[in-house]
Amino acid sequence: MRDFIFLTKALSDKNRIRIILALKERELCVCQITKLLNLAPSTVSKHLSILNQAYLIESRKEGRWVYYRLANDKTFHSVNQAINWVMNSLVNDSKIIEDKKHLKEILKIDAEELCKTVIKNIKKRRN
Amino acid sequence: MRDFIFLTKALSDKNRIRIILALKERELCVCQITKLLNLAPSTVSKHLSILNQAYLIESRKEGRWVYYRLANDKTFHSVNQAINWVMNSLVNDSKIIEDKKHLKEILKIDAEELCKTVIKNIKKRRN
DNA sequence: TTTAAAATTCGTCATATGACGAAATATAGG
DNA sequence: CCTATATTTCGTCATATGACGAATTTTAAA
Repeated sequence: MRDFIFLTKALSDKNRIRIILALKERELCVCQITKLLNLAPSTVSKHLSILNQAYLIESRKEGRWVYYRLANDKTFHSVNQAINWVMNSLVNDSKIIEDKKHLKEILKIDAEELCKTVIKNIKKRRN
Repeated sequence: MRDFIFLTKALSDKNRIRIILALKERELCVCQITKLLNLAPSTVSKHLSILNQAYLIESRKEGRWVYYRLANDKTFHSVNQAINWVMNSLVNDSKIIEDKKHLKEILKIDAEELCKTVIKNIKKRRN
């Protein structure tokens, strides 16, 4: 029960749902996700940590970058069912479609360049 | 997206999950659910309202009693998928099994009698 | 070994949530 | 019409959540 509630709580935030859908096709590094959501890096990191604790996503570290991906099929059935459910329910959602387009643009940018500017830009945006 | 978040938020509370599982076999009146959860009637009512808003449950009024049941198959696919997912994930949960036994006992009591005593007992319990 | 950058952790704040009891509402029955 | 009862609504409180910026950690590279 405890784990299941962790799972549903993880799914009960719009930005975390957006992250899950963004990871549908491929893994992403934190700064790419941060760029997509346009939130403070610390906020994104917290969201990723919550998704990770719920076993919905996994991470891999490569130098200074951390890449996140959806949990694979070997994890708990409940989790996979949840992911499929989220996908099914939201493939046609307008915000998700918008994110998908936005993500396509983000992926065109060299990751190194993106990471360097993303924090500064987010700070700028707030002034 | 908004509706989907309503749905996941509805599912992100232990007591609401217990209600859904309790309604698996048959409809129940509010006082039966209140007895099962051992919470204040106003709290239970609020939980039922949240589940109802998420389209997870439906109600029918019969005199002073209100009966709640799981949403039927004609409702949104997302909702049915969610209900199935919850069921699958928690059929073997110890709290849910306990509830099932407890519910069996509750259903033996005449509903009229139960309703009359449930509020008083809950108040007494708290002293 | 110092510096810069990516990510996380920590502390704080405003708002959301879940609990309650009291009050209101609706309805059966005297 | 009045009273009792089942449920809901409302107001309040303690705690959880999501946002941020600042500080910390980790690692690449100068």
